[in-house]
Amino acid sequence: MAAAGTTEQRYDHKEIESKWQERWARDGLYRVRDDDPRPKWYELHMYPYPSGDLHIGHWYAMSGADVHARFRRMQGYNVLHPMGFDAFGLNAENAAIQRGIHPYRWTMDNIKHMREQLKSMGTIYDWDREIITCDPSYYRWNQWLFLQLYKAGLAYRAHAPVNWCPSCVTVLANEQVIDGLCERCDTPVTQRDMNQWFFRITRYADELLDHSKMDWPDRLNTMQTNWIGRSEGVEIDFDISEHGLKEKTLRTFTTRIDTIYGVTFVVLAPEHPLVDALTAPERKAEVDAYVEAARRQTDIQRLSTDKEKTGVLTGAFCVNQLNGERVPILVGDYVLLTYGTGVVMGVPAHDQRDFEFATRYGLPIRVVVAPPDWDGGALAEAYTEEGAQVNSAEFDGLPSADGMQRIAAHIEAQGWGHRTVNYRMRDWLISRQRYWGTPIPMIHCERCGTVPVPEDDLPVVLPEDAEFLPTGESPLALHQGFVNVECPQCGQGAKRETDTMDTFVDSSWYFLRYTSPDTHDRPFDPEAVRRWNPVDQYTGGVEHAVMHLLYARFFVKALRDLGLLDFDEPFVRLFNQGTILANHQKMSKSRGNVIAPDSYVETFGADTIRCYLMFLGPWEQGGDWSDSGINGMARWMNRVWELAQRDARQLDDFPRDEAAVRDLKRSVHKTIRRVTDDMERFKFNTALAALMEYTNSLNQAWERKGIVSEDWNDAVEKLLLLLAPLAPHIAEELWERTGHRRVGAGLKSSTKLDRHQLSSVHSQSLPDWDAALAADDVVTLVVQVNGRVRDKIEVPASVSEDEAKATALASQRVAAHIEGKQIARVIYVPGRLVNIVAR
RNA sequence: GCCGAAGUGGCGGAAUGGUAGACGCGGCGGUCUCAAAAACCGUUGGGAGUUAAAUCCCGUGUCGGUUCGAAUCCGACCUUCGGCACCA
Repeated sequence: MAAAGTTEQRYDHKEIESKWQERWARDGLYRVRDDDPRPKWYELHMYPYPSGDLHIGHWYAMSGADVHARFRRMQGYNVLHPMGFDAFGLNAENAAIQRGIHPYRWTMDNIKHMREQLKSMGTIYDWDREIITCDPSYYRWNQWLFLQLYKAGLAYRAHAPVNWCPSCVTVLANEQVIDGLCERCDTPVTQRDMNQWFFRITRYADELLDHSKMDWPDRLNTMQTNWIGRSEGVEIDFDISEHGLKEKTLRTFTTRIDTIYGVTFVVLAPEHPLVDALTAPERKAEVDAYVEAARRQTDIQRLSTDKEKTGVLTGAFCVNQLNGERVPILVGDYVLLTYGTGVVMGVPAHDQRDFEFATRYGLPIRVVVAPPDWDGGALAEAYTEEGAQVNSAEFDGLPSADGMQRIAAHIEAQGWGHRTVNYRMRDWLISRQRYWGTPIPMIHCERCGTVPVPEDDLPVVLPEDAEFLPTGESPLALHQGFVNVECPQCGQGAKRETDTMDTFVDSSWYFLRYTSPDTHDRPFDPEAVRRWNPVDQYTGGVEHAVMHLLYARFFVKALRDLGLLDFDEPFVRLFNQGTILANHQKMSKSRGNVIAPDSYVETFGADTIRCYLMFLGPWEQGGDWSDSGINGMARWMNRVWELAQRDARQLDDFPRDEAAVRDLKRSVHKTIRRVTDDMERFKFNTALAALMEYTNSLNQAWERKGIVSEDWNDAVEKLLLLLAPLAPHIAEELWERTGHRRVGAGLKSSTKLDRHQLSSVHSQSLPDWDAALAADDVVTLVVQVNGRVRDKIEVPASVSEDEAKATALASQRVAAHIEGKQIARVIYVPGRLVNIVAR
């Protein structure tokens, strides 16, 4: 007995769902064949991290993707909709430290469990193509691809200040730092100087800005564009030869070269390599203290925009070569080493930060671009708009936009600098000081330097007997058997690289591996990739906008340039589904607010949960989880179950009535059209609403009589076909129960499917609609007077404009509202309304 | 601060220039039942009006505008969410 208030199932969902899941697997219904003659459709959903349990958010995301993939399949495509696991990552390693379970076992146990859960959803994944990234057969190709990128100069090692998460005890890519906090654990990130491996994604910055070859949401394109942050400007040298250093100039970057005559100081980033050399002996103590303090700050402290701009004088000077003026050099922490050249020319009159800085330290403020109606006096704040050049020697009087060009040309002619482009995006830092990731296949030899592991020696396998201690040291670095190695070049003792790769490397090409997961001699079979890629439809959460989606695009472009691929973009279409929240918060294990689907599946079955989730609202919207409406979906499933199994022969006792048949057909064809359009656009909520309306109208048609069994059975068949992508089990069971055991309906005979496969509802084609049959022959015309509804009249759909207007004007209800008024105009919208404008 | 999206009944939402509230939940009334649950039928934005109806008015965050007609387009503002943010 169900609990009070819970809808009782009229059918045994457990029995039919397990029956069909087993039979589909046995018949290989969802096995994807490369030799299928139908046009291909690659529909991919972002693979999950194997955290251990599928929560309701996974169901929401995966159900929508599965519905759409099934829909395409029934539209006649050979659909590849694969699934796998993003199996490397910190959780597994933390479990090892905390509970002594080896990351491999922890991960594989989770995968085993999650795979079963995914199967219980009734998805069409072809498990023969599953990918598990922590398997050496997968990650060896991470290593191989790394070596190709290294050979091409796209992977390099550099000593650089990097983001460090003290809690995860590893470095992070810029993309993984959110508001100065670690993306994973919200710990404030600090800076460290370390030798690290990078991928040269910046080489592709301009191409990554081009979204014209894809059909992506504008929002996504904007996010990537903002992230890349292209800005055009000029690099200009300031003369520091008076200090007698090896470096004779100090290079700065500016987007406002028109303000060059307004430079009254120059500021170095605290980490700038010339800080020490330029600092005068008497200033050393103060500068050292300042630099030290800056380095100790976290990013959030340092990058806080409302913090006062601080700095110290170095005692050194440089010369602005345009006017020969000597200006002081300072160190200030508002200057970032990682952007531009790490040196800023201070133009306080025309940059608000410089203005605040100059005001605080009493540095001169000289206007060189005049604001409109400027009286020549001091400014209250920086003027950052365009204007006329003043105090700018021979450029005086020019509009600053022209000044910009002329001054840049002058500087280039003099050899003091050149026009250039800067990007906010940095190279992708892929080193991680952790165990559970792909070992970077490099060896450090004292004699030969950094030497790649020969391709024949791949994979570099993670040692199984590593020790997981809560010390923060990488288990690989402590593992002597792993570290000590012969140099492949000179044969002498050498040290293995102990950093592992960011897991985003794995996901940057997994969509290639799905096409040929068993290929052993290369990362993917070029033929298979050519057949399936690029991905036609990618779905997943928007949180990957500037990480995974940018990295994968970079990979494809780099592999293309290596001759491994012949297309430019990995994902042609992209759709971001929304997130299911729990009490307005993102669901996560650490918050402890994860909603498990298990008990709902137990009570209502997978079909009902899938449909309920899809019915909540538009798929892109997500929303707060509530189970308050789930009974309604269960109730509807029961109604479908009952309705599809009625014995239609009793209808034959009544005479066939053409009007009733026509109305039923109209309902059938309108529904096919609506559901098809909605599914196409991921509007599963309105597709379901259309199906619900359809079952309501089928009920009415049954009550009304006048249709015969043939009409009814045809209408029910259409219902099952349209329902199949959403509720695959019940649709299949009812398909069988309504006598559809025949072979081959709607499938081309050349496909190599056996009779079990062909008899499945999921092997049928979606029905087509007939516009003539879907058309109304009577329409309701709304009659308005001055825009307010006053009457509704039924007219034939073929009504002419004159007839419609005449009928509207003849309405009694209208008469009362136009009495004593002049009719100024009558507006007619065909098939919809007549609006009488009366004054 | 800049850029973008959103704001509609008690609730999830539908309608993207033409009947606001499709579809569903919940509520209310009824049928069945000893009773309940389930199921089924009816009803359900607010107000005025009437024995009952007809009918009328108000209503899509706020205020204005464009239009014969605005949830929808435009302007300003408020709120929420997302992105970027000392990027020179």
